Amino acid sequence: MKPPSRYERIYAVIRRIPKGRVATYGQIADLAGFPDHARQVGYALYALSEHSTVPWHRVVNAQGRLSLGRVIPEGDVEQRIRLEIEGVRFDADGRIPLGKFQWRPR
DNA sequence: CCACTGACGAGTG
DNA sequence: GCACTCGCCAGTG
Repeated sequence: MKPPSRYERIYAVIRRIPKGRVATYGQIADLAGFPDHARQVGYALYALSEHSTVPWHRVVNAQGRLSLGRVIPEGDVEQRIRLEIEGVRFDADGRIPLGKFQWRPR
């Protein structure tokens, strides 16, 4: 068997995020078994193809902000729309109240 | 092999 | 809150 790559483990965690909830980069790295490797999670998403089934829009940074605008102009707008459709609310500063919407696996 | 880059985060001042 | 630094490591040329 081909051992699962880091990316695959990261994608597996993201796929477990329930609809209407979000998770942070650091949290995903932690759940995937790579504590403190938040940057690699970001890189994994960067390498993601368009036709993947990974709900990448449920991944936000530790401050409840969207970080996609850095690579894809207007990409953060797309992400925000997808989240709002699922019921995730943003405050006046354009941030997500993690206290209410962050995914809490047991 | 080397240098550089990058959807991040925690720490410091 | 803002500016800056460092650690993490796969991919690219």
